[in-house]
Amino acid sequence: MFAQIIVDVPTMQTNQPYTYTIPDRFQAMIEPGMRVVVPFGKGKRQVQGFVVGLQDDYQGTVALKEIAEVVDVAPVLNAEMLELADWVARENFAFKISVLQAMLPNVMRAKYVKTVQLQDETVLENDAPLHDFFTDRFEVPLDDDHVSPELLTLLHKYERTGQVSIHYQVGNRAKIKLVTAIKPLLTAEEYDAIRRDLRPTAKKQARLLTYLMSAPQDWIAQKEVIDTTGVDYATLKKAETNGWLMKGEIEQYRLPKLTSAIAPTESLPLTEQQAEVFATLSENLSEKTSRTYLLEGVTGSGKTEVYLQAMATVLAQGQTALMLVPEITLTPQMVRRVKSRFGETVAVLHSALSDGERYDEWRRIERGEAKVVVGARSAIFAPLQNIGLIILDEEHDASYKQEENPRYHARDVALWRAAYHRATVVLGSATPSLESRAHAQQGQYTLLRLTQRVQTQPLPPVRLVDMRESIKSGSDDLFSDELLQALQQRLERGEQSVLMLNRRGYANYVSCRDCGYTPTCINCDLALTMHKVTNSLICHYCGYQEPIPKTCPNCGSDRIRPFGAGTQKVEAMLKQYLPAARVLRMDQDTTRKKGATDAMLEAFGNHEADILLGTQMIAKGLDFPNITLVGVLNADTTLALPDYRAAERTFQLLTQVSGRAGRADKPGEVIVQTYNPEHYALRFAQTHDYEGFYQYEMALRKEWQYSPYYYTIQLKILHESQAESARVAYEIADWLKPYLDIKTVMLGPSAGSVARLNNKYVYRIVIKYRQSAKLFEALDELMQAGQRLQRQKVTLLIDRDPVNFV
DNA sequence: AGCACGCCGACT
DNA sequence: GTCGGCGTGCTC
Repeated sequence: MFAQIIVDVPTMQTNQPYTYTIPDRFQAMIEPGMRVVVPFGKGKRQVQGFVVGLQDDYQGTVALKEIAEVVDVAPVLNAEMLELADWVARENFAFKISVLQAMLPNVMRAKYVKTVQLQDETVLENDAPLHDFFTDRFEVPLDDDHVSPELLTLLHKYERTGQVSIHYQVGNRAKIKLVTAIKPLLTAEEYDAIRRDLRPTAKKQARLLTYLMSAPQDWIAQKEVIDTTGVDYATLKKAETNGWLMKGEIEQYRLPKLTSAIAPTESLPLTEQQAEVFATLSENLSEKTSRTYLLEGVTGSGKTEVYLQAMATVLAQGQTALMLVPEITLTPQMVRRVKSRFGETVAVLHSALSDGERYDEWRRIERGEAKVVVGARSAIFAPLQNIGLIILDEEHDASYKQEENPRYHARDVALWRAAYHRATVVLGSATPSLESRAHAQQGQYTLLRLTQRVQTQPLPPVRLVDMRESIKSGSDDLFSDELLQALQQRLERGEQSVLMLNRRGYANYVSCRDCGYTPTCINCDLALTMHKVTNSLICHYCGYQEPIPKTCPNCGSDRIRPFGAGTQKVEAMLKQYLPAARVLRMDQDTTRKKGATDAMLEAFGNHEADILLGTQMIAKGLDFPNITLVGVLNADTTLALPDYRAAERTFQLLTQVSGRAGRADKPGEVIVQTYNPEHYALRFAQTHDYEGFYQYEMALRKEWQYSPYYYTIQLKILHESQAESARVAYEIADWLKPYLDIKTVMLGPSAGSVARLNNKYVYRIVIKYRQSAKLFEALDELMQAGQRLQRQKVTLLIDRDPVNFV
């Protein structure tokens, strides 16, 4: 037998299965979807690979090598996943191996260790550097980055003469956590009899025997026995020697912990609209046909309850459900809500989990122990079987697109998997992406609407405050009088407020008031962002840091001052204006620690603060009855982003954050500070008019030939030298031109809006197209050529339907 | 990626 | 004539 194997070498030329012979000892057990270790290339190099197929004969002429090791006892990827991996790789110009790895938890990725072994000690006498390298050891780990090139050549030279040897090891980091466990061996009656015969002083043994009488005849973690009975280790040891029980090891899942216990909840009564939507979904769920619904529901309309009940329907049918939410929304509150409904059968996958926790949750799903999965983007690859329902909440959210290879979009993967399982897809949002809304228009998706909020509160009125006027009349550039008055009023009434600082695209940098100089990153052409806590300037792209200068490095003036504001500055100002207000600041700095977000939101829910101040992270999911005011400090900074979706983003953000106000019995109000009060994105957000925005924006997209009328592909060309980057970009553009049809538009090459990132100059080409066949062929060919480019230290990135143009 | 091969200029 | 730099091609 022979195996087709995708090897762990992410290059274009190795992006194909290689055939290996299967040694007899593996014949019976090997299956597609298993990980193996195979020799690859010259020397003793070994790499991890995935078996993607088996065959009985081999027609080719190459001398085949043998599989060295089989890593798994059972496949880690099933037929669905292998097929899906092929599709994702093809659609996104990614390597198959990268996709296969993206489907699995981090710990299942191979780790390679290179070691050098000394074969002949005499070489140490001739070469001092070699002597220093080995000191008194015979085997030394070799890390190419930490060894000088000279020493490396030396090692290779002696390898050829056989005096040293280089070994490759493929490590498996996926560790199952084992704990000591006991298993009762006798019947309840027998335990009872023994207990009666005990000396009266043997209290601990008696307690253990009582416990064992009612314990299940199965493995129980030793720690659990000790915790519940209070017996000690010695008693258990004695029990083992007495033959009352046996000891062994069982696997223990590393379950992510929540801060407090979860009380089970029942389905809530549905409103008329919710019930209608649910009925439509139920019909399709019982039919088990693949169909996509776009659920357009205003904030507070109870989308989540509809999701939960649809999930319950699917579970009752013996199927499984997958729910994706943006990472930022995957708060403990959210998790709690799902777990309280479905209990133990829920698995959670998100970035805050440790590698071990993530691996264990993955295996609970894989074994069929978890039937409901809630997770962020990569959870779309959860190994659920028999999927009945896939939900994408906040389907417009940009975080569903992975910004590194493989650059897949979770929405596309969801549709693929749903087709495979004949499952229902629900895309939910208050502000659907234009792409999805247009699909609904054309009938590819079925549009469902929730126009009313669950509580009878209408959507809050939104006031736009023109900051240009406000500044003229003497207020500062952070707080208008209107906003301060509104905050003051809430404070007096004992109500709560939420303040959002739209940090994205916002400039909190330092600049010289005399010459205008602004410190920028030495690696990237980005203005450095001020961080007051560390008293430094930080590049948000590459992490470069430097102290805040006291005088201008350009003209020497001491009038070098901060521009704009971060949450810290706003907090300080707020204390000044409203000394009585208790402010809770939520941003990256204060929520970094595990559980911090949870704790802060709980505190705010308990009214331990009057004002919640934060960045975008407060725009979503927050649901507190006492919030009656939402303030947006700088609504329109996202408008300035060099991205055709800038207006869409702004509209979505404002609509989301406005939805936080007045969710219970008290009416809410929203105040938005802006320098562009007449901009249509703000106007439509003001009237909560998604449909209006959709029509208006669609007309613009049509005129400018952008998505959803045209698809886009972005090519990025990166090189250390600007000239080289530009040269290659133009070369690629010229090469591509003959392949483009009349309806395909090529923009650029142009220098990226941030010309230099991480010391590399970026050029980009944007292609807008309607027909993809010829273009994709050309791009595939370009990928093949990408190999040569890489040797010239040119990086070529192909991003299909990019969500970000920075 | 990692390795070998082959071509070229510079040296023992 | 040989060493080692780099460009190119291949890995079952």
